[in-house]
Amino acid sequence: MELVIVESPTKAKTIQKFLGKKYKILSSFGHVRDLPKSELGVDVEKDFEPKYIIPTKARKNVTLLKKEAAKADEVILATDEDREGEAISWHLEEALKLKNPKRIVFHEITEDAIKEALENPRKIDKRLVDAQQARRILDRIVGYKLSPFLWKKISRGLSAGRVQSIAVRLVVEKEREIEKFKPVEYWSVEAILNKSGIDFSAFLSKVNGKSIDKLEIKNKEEANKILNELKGSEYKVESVEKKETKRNPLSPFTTSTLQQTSANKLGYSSKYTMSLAQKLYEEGHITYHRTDSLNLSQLSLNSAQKFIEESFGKNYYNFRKFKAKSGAQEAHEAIRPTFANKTPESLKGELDGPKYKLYTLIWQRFIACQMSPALFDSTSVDILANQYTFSANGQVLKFDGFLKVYPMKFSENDMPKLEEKELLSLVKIDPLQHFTEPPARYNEASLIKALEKHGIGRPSTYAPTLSTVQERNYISKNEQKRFIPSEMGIMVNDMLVENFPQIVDIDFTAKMEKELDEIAEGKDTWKKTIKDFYEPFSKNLQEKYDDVKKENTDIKTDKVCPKCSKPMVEKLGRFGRFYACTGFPDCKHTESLVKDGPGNQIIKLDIICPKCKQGNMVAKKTKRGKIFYGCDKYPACDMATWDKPINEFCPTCNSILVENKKGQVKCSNKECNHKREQSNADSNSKANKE
DNA sequence: CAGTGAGCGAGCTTCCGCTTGACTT
Repeated sequence: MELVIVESPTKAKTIQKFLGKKYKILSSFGHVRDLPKSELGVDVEKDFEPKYIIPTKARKNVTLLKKEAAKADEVILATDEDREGEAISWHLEEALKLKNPKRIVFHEITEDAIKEALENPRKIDKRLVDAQQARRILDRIVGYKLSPFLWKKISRGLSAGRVQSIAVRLVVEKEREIEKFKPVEYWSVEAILNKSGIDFSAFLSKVNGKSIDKLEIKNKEEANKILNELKGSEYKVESVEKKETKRNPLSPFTTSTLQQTSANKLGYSSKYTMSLAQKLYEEGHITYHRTDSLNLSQLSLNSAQKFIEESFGKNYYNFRKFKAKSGAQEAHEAIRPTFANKTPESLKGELDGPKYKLYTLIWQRFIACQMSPALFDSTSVDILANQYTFSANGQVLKFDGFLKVYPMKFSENDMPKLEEKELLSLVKIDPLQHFTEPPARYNEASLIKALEKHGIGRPSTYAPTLSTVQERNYISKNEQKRFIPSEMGIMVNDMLVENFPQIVDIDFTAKMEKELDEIAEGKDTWKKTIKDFYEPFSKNLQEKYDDVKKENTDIKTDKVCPKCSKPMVEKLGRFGRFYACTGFPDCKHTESLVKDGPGNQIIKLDIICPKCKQGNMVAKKTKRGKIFYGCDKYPACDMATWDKPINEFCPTCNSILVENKKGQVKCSNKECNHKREQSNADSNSKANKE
């Protein structure tokens, strides 16, 4: 019997089916050894010797693998073909005390790929393993040296790391951009023109043949001046350009793009998306869901072709190959349905709502990526009026192509048939006022996109990283689910940026990756790389321990402790600011503190609590981050509601009225069915937005 | 998405990356 070890138990099951009884396939469940959690685990005095242990969670499985390895004629290590996978194989060799294990790799879970891999075994690539060790040890040193610095200089329990600190930095810097932003006024001029009874819109685009800048018309006076000069002018078609334009489908999903699209189209968090994908993977509906690869197996391409040609016709099929961005490790395929012909429809009975929706997204994206482009007839027209040129664009869908299965937004505006030198009649001309918009705050999707763009983090860590920085209360989501930094997040970030600029540099990871590549290519050793990093880092750290003063986050107040009469101060804790007695630790009295504005978790509503008539209603978050509304005298008063209270009372039972997410106003009393008719414009427009 | 909330300072915390269940109601 031959023992094959892979990383994922689901993968083991699948492969077992292909290989039959001669082989026994087991899984490592990821890494089997790691640095200890309770200490640095790297001997910086002794050439950075790492101390690897088998974590308690992995112990049981390692024992089992050891037993099976002893029984087997041969052990074949089939972990993923990337840095981490190579390291897992090496750790397995060490932990199981294997002698000359075979190492095989495959990138797709098909019978042919696996059988071919079995025929081409190699040895463990120690250089690749060393690149992983360098990565692991560097991350450990950064995390376990910087975090204690923060404990000393700010407060206990804080953390810093190569990845999480950049996530926080991006959010803090975005907030600063928004704070700094001043809207700029500008104007555009729109002409509605008519040709044989058909109206169409054209915008001012050139003056004396020269394109105008978006911000060129600065105010109403300038816009009116243009309008005056256009009075009585004729509008003559100067040029008509017709061409066919194409729109190509997007690439199949990687973890990052799946998380982004699922957030944007379905509103799911990256964590939830991953848990749904995990189930779809385990149930055999999709390929592995933690990947940065865009590769598709030949088998899947063939079946996509067959499906597309049979369902829509040959003209809808278009073979495409996608290339992953540089730096991708490509140990797996892209995320795709296991069987192209299993349409979402055909699985509707089997999959529950959210799983069905996510599967639909994955299936559509995969099928679409092998389909023809959508074709549009586009027309662009220039119209001359005195020294001014107006431009109009029309676009009509001619062939839907991939849009048949992957719907995407596009605007269609038809244009009347126009000929050069033709005169048009002016219906009306309007100056339009605009203001430049501040940059948008990050949401989960755009933050993951930004991290990935800089090569920071991996498919398996995007979702957990977002959880970590929120658990530390460095950043949190506002009501629009967009990230805002907390006071603590800003303080920690600023301290890191000021004192450890090289480490929290956005490009630090990219530079590290280059050095890891050199180790993998045998051009450098991991020990030298780590030494070159550690020496200046540790020197700087020592200096900063001496130079940087401890942050004093306390603010004096006039409040007096009701228990011991000592003065109270405002302190900054993990959950934001609170009042605390200066008699601590003898007197542990605290009071909650309500503050408005971004960065604070609690937002005051200016509504007296309808239950105790004493406290104020405030917006709060559950431990899971869901917003609810409660009394700020909690726990003395337990008033709480999911819907947002408004300062009005029910005409039927006099309970407080609440506004739900759809903008409907109703009575908070569940026994009372009072609902307000949707008459006022405000609640209507809100409802439309949802 | 099933999960409406109280300590947060100090009692020793912390990293990234690879895998899954994990708990209670």
